[in-house]
Amino acid sequence: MADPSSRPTSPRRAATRARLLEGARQVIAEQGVRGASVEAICDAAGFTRGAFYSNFIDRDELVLALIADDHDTTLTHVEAVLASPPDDPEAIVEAILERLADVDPRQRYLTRTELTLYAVRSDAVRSDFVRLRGEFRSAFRNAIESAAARQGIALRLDPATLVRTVEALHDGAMAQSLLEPIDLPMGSLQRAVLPRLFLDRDVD
Amino acid sequence: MADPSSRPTSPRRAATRARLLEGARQVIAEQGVRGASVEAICDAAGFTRGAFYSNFIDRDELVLALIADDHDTTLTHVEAVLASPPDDPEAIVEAILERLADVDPRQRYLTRTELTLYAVRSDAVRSDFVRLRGEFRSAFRNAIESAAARQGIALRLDPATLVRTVEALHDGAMAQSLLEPIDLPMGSLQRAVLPRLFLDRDVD
DNA sequence: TGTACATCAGTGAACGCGCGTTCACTGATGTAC
DNA sequence: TGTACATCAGTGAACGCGCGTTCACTGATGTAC
Repeated sequence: MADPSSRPTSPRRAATRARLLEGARQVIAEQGVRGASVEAICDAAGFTRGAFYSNFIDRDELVLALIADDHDTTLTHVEAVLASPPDDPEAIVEAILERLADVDPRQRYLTRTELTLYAVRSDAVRSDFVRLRGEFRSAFRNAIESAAARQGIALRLDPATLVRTVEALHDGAMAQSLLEPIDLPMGSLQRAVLPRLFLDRDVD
Repeated sequence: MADPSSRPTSPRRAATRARLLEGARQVIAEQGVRGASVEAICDAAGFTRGAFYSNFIDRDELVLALIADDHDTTLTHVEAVLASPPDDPEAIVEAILERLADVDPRQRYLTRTELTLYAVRSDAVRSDFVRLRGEFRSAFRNAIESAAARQGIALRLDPATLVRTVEALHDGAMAQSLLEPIDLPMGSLQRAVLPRLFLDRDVD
């Protein structure tokens, strides 16, 4: 009855939570955080609403769990790339972006953006959200920095700024590609611009 | 009773619509499109709900009106800058970004992003949304192109790509600055990166 | 390995609130003479 | 410029649905012997 997240987790419960989170991802992508009713999330996950309240206090707690879960997945992807990193810093960026966009770019963009808005609006959520994003950027930055050092390459921007720029450009470009998939195919803006950020002279 | 938007517009009605739109901007910024109840919008605007239904069919129609209204405002700002444009293409970009971020960057970012998500999700809205954004980018691009020609400057990126990049970078950077106002003060990422996109060699 | 019991996890009916939508109404604005 | 009437614009009460939340329950899972 009390805080469901403090209850011990059996494998069965873990599976239920995972299915509810996946249902929430789908519904939030299409309806937004505020438009995602508990009922719709449970329908998508194949449970009744009681199951929801057996696993989460309310929708806010589920959203926090979603943020943490997405971050874990993201870090896993980054680490998979870094396990056998390309030599070139630019190639590392491309490999990571490609890997992250792998599954369902549209759903990923929509939920990511919804969660970002949620964090911008809520002081309580923002600090956690920012901390997790910081971890991601650190991993990313270290990879670029050491690759640059190994290759003896001088970067046009300091690594921290470079990572922030890649992130900002990628997010903005995704939005444009989803709005205009013909005029701006997914990933094309990133491919056109990123080389200019890395190299000291023009390419091609 | 029929379509309220087809009724003739008296000055009084126009004022009421404008107040409802402004109320909607505030509420949507904090609650999202789906979380913005008609009741909350009317409260913010100082009307009862009946006034809403006297002016709009439903919330979707208000959101469409909001998109059109924001676009008009944006174009007005752009034209104000272009009336006496700075010589340098880069200075034009800075002037426009500065002017757009003028009023309330946080609310502007939140409503803009909400409307973008709304357009990504809805085929019907997307085409209108894309067309208006295209008009904005055209005005922007022409200004940069002619300034570059006047000054005899060769741009690192073709003007269309440059404008898209500025837009993407600005949107992404705004999100980061709203999440981490101390670590990344508003506008600092744009100022660090934009010169690299314009010039053929490193600055400073 | 089977039986009896305890606990757990999800079900689904029930309750009630918030809010979208309607509509008869009233005060405000416009018009004719 | 005033009066009488018509239309317009917004009010606020009423209705009903969707959905958040609770809770007594049942079948599933675990445990002791």
